[in-house]
Amino acid sequence: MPRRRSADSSVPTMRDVASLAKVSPMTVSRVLQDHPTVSAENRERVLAAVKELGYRRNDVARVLSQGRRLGAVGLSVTSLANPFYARLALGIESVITQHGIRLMVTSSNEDPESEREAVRDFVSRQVDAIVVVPSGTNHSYLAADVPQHIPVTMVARPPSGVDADCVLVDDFGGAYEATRQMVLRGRTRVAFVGNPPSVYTGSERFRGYCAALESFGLPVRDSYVKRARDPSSAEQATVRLLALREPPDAIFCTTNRNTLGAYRAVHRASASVALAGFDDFELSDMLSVPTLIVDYDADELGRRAAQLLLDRLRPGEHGYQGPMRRVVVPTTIAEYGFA
Amino acid sequence: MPRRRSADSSVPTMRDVASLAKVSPMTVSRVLQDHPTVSAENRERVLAAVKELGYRRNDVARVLSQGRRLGAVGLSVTSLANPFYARLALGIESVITQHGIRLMVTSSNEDPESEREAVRDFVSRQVDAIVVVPSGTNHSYLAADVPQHIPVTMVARPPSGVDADCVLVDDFGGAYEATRQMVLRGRTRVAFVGNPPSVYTGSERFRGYCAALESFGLPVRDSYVKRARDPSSAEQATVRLLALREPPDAIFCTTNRNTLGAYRAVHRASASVALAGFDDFELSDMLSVPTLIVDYDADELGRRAAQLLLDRLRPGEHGYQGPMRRVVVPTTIAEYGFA
DNA sequence: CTGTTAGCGCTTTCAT
DNA sequence: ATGAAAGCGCTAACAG
Repeated sequence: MPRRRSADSSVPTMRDVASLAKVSPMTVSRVLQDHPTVSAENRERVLAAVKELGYRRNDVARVLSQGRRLGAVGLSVTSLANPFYARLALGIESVITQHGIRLMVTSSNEDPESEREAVRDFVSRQVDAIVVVPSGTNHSYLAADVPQHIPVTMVARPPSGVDADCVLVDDFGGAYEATRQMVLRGRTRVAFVGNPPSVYTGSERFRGYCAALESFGLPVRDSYVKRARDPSSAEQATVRLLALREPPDAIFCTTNRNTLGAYRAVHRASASVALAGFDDFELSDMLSVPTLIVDYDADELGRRAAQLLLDRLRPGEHGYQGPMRRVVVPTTIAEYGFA
Repeated sequence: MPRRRSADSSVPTMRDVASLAKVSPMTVSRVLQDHPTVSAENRERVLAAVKELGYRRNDVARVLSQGRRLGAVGLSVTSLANPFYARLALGIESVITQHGIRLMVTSSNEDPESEREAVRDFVSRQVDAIVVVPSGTNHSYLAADVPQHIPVTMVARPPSGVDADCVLVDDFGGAYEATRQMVLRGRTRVAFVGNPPSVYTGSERFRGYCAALESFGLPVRDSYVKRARDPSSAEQATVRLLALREPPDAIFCTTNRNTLGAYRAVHRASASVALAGFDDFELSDMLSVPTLIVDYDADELGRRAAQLLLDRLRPGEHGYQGPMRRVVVPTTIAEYGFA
């Protein structure tokens, strides 16, 4: 037996509009698509019927019928609680919205398995494109789970084990310059409080730190290199640094959370240490010690990622089909309280 | 002429899987749905074919066929750049993800028209439910644009001109308590730096401020009441407050941006003024003046909003059908540097 | 300019 | 346990 054909209390369909307007569903479809080949009279009647019924076209049926995709980009970040990723989402959204595309977001909580699940779900849902801030270190699952025609862009960390567009921060350059500026200001004992070296950004920033010291012929002292995962461990690491026989006269922190933790320790000890940090934060300009902040535009990361995707999504054969591209977003430096 | 039936280079469909496995599409469908009534042998052949083709079920077709909704919640916030709303999104997402529902986010940029457009789009896209942090002051458009069966929840600001579930912060109570604590600490000249009174949160917080003063028999002095839209205007307002013949000995700010601006002015003037502020921020515990912070759990707002929606979405007649509900999330108070 | 037909990819219903 | 038929709501293709 056929399934119910006449929707009673349900949402009106094109068919309902058509019969109320006494035209065929095709005419309704044409009106709603702004087809020029509809008589003014029919157009009016259709629009009147639409209004009377409060009809809204069903995009799901439309997408299926046209064989198009959903008109959505799937985004997986490690956590939306991180303002950086929130701004990334904003940047993407601001660009794609202008093209009638929506953003679906999910937080992986640094769990590669849940990231993979989300990506698979995005694929099933027929998203047009996918943006990932990868949590794990191997991303080859993307090649297996995402069909060729769905462009993928990685953000903040480069693809590994798979070829994909990506948008990165100039982690190396920012760290290099921050460290360099410290030395130029006479701070020759620059310590390092970083995030785990297994994370790309962490290792790049460490590399920049080392390279800058090297460029001045300064050593990278093991005792000056610490790792931290959160403000309080950064604080503890800093306490230990300050307790060294020869304590540092500057500390470079690779994340704002580390910088905040380090500041607490430095402030409490009234130590005469300068601070350099990656990522800005509130009141960074009002600390009680000389401070240098490396920052970058997280919105811009999102905008660039969106642009890479849109380039590939242009309809027909007009989309960009070339090799994968890599965009590097520059950093800026601000300093406060230096003599 | 029929549209292309045999997908060549395109994505495989159930039909392709079926013919490779030498079964009917229905059997494939059943296997993918974990129907028990499939022979072990057929199941295996189907799964093998699925794997071989890299087949992924098309959720768009599935949704249309089942007459279900998309499995997505649409969220409109004023801006994702505001960490508060980012956490709201996170809270919603954390709950709905467990039910296989995704989050679609968009920023209205405080423009009621773009908010309305987004809501309409969500409706067309067949989202299951909608969450709105409303930008305008009249939300009656929701009644017109959103069909009855799509639940809507408003967050942070109550519905006006339409009946809907909502989740609010205890703005009044938080402001009342903050102001009260100031007076209890001997600060009797408490000034107010608020956001525009047309915004619900602003007016509630002002009401709380006034009520607290009243409870002590203290007057609300016009010269002590200022409005600001951003840190710098808050800073200026504070400068003017400090220049009064009888300057305040405490300032209650209704947003963290205002608190930050006020702090800059107070710090620079080395004024002996205590600060009270709504919304926490980094380093709020390390300011150079006594500080009291009213805070609340933005994630919790999201979780509660999601719960309200899910209650109504339970399948069949099992969903909550009662009157609209209003949830108020409590505030907490922290203080630093008071004698 | 308008309507008819067929089909998007999947699932429900019924029959085998 | 499996399949055939029909339909979800919409639109491309064709015919008039």
